[in-house]
Amino acid sequence: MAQKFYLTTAIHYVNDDPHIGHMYENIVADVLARHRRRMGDDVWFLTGTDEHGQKIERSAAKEGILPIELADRVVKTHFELWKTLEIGYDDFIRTTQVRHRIGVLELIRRIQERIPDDIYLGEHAGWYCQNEETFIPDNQVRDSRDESGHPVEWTTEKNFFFKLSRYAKPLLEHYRGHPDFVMPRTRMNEIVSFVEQGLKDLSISRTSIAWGIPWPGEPKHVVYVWMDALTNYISALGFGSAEDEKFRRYWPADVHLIGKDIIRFHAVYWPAFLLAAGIELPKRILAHGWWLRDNQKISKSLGNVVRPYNIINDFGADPFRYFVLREMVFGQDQNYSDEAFLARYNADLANDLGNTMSRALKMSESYFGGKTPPVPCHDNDLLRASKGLVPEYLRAMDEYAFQRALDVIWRFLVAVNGTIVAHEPWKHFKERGADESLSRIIWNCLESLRIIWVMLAPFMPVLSRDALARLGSDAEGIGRRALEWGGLPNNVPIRAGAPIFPRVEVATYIGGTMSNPPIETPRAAPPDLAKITIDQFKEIDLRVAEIRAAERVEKSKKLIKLIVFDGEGERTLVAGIATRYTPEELVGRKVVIVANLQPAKLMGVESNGMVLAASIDGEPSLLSVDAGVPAGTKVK
RNA sequence: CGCGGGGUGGAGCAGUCUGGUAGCUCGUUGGGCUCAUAACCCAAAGGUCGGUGGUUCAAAUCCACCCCCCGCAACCA
Repeated sequence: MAQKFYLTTAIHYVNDDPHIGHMYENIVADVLARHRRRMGDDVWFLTGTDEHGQKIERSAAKEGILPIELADRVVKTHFELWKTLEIGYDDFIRTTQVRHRIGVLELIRRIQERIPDDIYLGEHAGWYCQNEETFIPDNQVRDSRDESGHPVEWTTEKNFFFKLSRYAKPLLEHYRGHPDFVMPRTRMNEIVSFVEQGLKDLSISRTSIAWGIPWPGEPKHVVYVWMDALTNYISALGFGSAEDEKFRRYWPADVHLIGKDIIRFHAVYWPAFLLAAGIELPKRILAHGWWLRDNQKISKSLGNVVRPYNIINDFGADPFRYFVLREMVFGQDQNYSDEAFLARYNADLANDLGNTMSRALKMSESYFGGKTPPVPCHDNDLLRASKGLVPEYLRAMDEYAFQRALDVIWRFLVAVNGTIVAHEPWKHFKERGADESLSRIIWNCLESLRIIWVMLAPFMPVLSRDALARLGSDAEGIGRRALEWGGLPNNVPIRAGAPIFPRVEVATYIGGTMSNPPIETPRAAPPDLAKITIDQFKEIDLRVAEIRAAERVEKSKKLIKLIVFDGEGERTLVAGIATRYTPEELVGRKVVIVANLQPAKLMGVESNGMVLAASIDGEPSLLSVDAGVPAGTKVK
């Protein structure tokens, strides 16, 4: 029986259409799946969508539809895109499906059954916003308000917790025993140091959200994010149901392909859940980098989300697939631009690959009557090149070094072009006709191109079928054996046809249908500050204060904690002026403060007021008053 | 001492785990070829591989320290 290979992508959240990051992830997974499949593995390739949670609940409510209606609508664009991009997944899971719910409930049940106190009812504390009916992450709370200005309150909620703290040790042991658990290696180090700092228990249910899987026996709670989403990898295989042959066949996953931003969840939480439930751990977490735009992270708020639909529509899936895999060093971040795509398209696909196809096919067509040459060759430079390059290509594929794999293929292509020029077949034909020696030369070139297209098949599945057909080769035969020299038949019809990759003039294309223009600097013009009334100004309590003590806030770069005397008493306030001032030189100085600001915590220190300073490119310069002015004097 | 990534010819990037003549694409210059999509081939110019020190017969690669850039976290009260 063939070796099984279970491969998953992260499930993509249906709050928006997929962007280049999602596309890349699914393309990588598809390339890997196609490669393993043709190497003989029994591949199961899963992708899907994450459809629960607050964002969906809320967006749906805004539109006046049910969450599931919203999910149904968005998931369609996912389906269409994956079809367009030739993503040949075996299964697509939606977290709203019954099979998923069954899997999640079973996972919880097993944990509770094995180690009853691994899941317990506890208190979750955090900033709660009434308007949003949700907890707001600490970092989005400022001045007791959330990002949209709604007031928040420190609130506690009864939640179910998972005893993650218990699993730090077993996880570390697992990492030690499996140094390749997280790839690339540098990511593994991150995880180890994170776990070594100790783990906090994890809140795994919410009562403030309704759109989710109801907690067993506690319908007020729904299962919260990770306990829900991660379980897709086994629920899709029928885990927890009577029909769980796939689970028994394919689990544990051979590769969980994910973005580097969710490594922690996959390398810490997920294995901890599985350990608790007594289920085998996945073999590998494979993390890719991010596509950037102008060296910045892609984000909705920056408005620089890349969705290169024009490129895909104009050039087809294959060139795009080639581009993303050739351009990005797997694991690292990479800039996206249409120009870079066109540069690759013209240089690699049109000039090298396409043009080499054209010249070799046209020669064979005109010298050998539209057929492959009659005599093969089993001793020549290209054959020797293939013997070295094909194993190198396979090694790169095994190491997920797709960029290198493609680079190897292109080295082969350069060799083919070199051979053509070296032998000058057009001269040979004029001088000696289509003799046996010419047959060998052309056959070598075509045979090399055949192997090249076999190697390219996982990357460009559609065009490789066409190209192999043009070469007179069996388009279906792209398995392991097809990588060996000598597969091209003699005297079979070929077809040069129109160029596979017609050159596209960059200036013309960019001027015309550029799909991802560089973003305008997002800096909005400074708003016209509305004029305020004198009364409004009077609301601000400005006074002179004397600095009595000053010290740097621990671990902080910019903050200094000040004890000032405001005329009535001493108060503590924090100022972001450490880049310019030392605590020593501040003591005894008189400054102007805003005395009636709401208190706020900065790096754990409560600040009651604000020191006024002029700011020159972020560098503060304190406002001061003449030495004779007593502390407490009003400023107006 | 917060965490992480990066600094390699004019531009964009490999190579660093596993030390052994510094490589690719684009661009520039000169030549060749006319089978091919003005494509292709050859050659040249262009690099103190961020800095300093160390290990070594040998360092872009290993070690130590430092500088700069970018994310995240955060700290403009």
